[in-house]
Amino acid sequence: MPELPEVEAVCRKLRRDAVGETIVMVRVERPAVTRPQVPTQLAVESTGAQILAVERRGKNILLRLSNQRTLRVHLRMTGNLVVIPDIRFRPALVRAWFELGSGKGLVFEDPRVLGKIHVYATADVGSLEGDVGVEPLSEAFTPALFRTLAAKSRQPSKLFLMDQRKVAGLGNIYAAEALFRARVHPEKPMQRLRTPVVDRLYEAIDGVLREAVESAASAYQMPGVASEGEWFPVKVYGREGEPCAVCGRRIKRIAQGGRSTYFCPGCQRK
DNA sequence: TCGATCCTGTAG
DNA sequence: CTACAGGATCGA
Repeated sequence: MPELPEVEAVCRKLRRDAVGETIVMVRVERPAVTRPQVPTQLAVESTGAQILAVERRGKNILLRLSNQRTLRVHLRMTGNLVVIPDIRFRPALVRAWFELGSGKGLVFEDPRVLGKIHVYATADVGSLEGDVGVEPLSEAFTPALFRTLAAKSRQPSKLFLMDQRKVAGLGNIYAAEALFRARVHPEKPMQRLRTPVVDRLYEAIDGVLREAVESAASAYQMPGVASEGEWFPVKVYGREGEPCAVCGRRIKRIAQGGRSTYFCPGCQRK
C-alpha cells in the first residue's frame, strides 16, 4: 500500500485512534521487523509509555512516546499499522502488536515481513535527515529547490523521483503518474531536462500527491481494504498494453532499477 | 549504478 | 510452476 499518500492516511488515523493511549504490553511475533533486531528491546523501551504524537517523514511513521523514545515504523511494500478495537481479536499476519490501556490494540501487519519498527532515543531521530530528503508537501519544497536537485543529478527521471534522499515519499506508482502528467520520459536523465520541463514535473509531483493524499485519506476511513488504483485514477501504472487516455498509444512497461516502469511512448518522449 | 537480497502472497 | 509485487539496503 504505502507511498506518501497512504502513509499519511495511516498517520491521520493513528492520530485519531492511538494518540493518548498507553502501551501496556508489546509482543513481537517476527523479530525480523524490529530494529535493533533484539526482540525484547522494543518491549523494554516502549512498555508503559504513552503515545504523545504521530508524525510522518517521507514514508516513515514516527510515534513519539512519553519516555524520550520514538518508534520509527516503515511499512515498506505490504505493511500496515492500525488500531483495532480489541487486542484479543487480531488479524492474521500481525508481525508485532501493542496492547493499549483501553484494551484496544495497535497492530503492525505485514505479509512480506519487509517492514521495520525501529526504536530510537527521541534525540537521535535526527539521524533520519540525510537519508530522507525534502518533504514534497511542505513549504521547503519549492520550484527553485527542485531545479537545484535536478541540475545535480544524472539519474534517469524515474529513479530520481524514487530516490528518497532527494524528494521523500514518491514510490513506483506516483513516480510513474507524475512523469506521465509532466510528459517526461522515465529514462531521461534529470540534468538534461529543460527548466520549463523541470517546473512542469515539480507541479505534477505536487498535484499528484495532493490529490492522492486527499482521496487516500477518505478511502482509508472506510472499513475494509481499499486496493491499488481504487481511489486514485492511475493513468499509466499497471496499464501495460492499454491505450493512453490522452493520445491512444499503448502504454509500455520497462524495467528500471529492478522495478517496473509504465509510461506512454506517445506522450513521454526522450 | 547495477544486481542480489530480504520475505511471503497471489495471479497467470 | 513462474512472474511479479505500492521498498530499501548492501556489496561488487
